[in-house]
Amino acid sequence: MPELPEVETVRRVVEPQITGCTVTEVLVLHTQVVAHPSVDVFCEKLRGQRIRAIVRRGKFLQIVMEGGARLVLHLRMTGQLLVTPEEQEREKHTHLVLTLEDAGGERKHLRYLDVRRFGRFWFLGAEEEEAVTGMDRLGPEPFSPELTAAYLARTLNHRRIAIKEGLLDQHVVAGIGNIYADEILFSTGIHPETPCCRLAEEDWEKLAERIPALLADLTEKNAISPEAYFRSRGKEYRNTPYLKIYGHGGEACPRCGDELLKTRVGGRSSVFCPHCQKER
DNA sequence: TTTACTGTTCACCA
DNA sequence: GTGGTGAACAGTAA
Repeated sequence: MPELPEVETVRRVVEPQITGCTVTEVLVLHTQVVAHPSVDVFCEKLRGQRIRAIVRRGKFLQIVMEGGARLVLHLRMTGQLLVTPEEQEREKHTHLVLTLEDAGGERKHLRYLDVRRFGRFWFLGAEEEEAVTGMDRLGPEPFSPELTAAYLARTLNHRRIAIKEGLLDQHVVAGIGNIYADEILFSTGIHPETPCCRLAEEDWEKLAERIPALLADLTEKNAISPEAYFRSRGKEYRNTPYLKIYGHGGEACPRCGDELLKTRVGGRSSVFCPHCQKER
């Protein structure tokens, strides 16, 4: 489900509902979603922690506790976070349930649902290295001042891989996935298969400008009320009507009217406009 | 019955 | 070391 805009949307919806709550019980229904440490230690360390905030880094979410410990999670393809009443019947594909208690003693659940079970959780103590999660190797955030044309050029222009693969590489920029890579390349008029080493300075400049602009814009367009998020069970919050390219293969290009083509780049489905995004 | 799928990692080969 | 391909993870939906 989620790329940066969706993960950020989940963060914005869930954070105010769980901040200040204390974890009183931890239920792991499918042990495979707990990556670190062992399931027993995971549950034991999580119990009693008080939630201070949720912070996003790339596509990772970090539930930060008072005292600095962190519950890190990655939703991968189909993970969902849902805050529910304690007594609500458990949804299908629920793999982890945290019982939370707020300052007034009210209880609720923070549930993790994941149809395909690719998502993962890590519990990190305050002093524990985040290397175990892989977060330490992420490239800069799209909104970071580090993400400049010079950085992109320096990182990619000696490589022969397709620019789309470069954008999908989380060690280059954190947070771009298959859908937004296509949107970014359409927005900048760059063919997804262009080798990085053939891009010109102005391409890197366009990318450095469009990556944050597009991700910020589409994050805002994902905005959803907590009620609507809850009603859709944490699912339907991607505003697909705003996607210009993804899912529109075979349709007319919104810019020039030519037919949008669907191909595969680096094993991923890709849509582009052969007229607006010329091969080089 | 077959195929594709928003993510990531790893094995294998040229 | 670089790059390309495919598989693995697992379930659903078209």
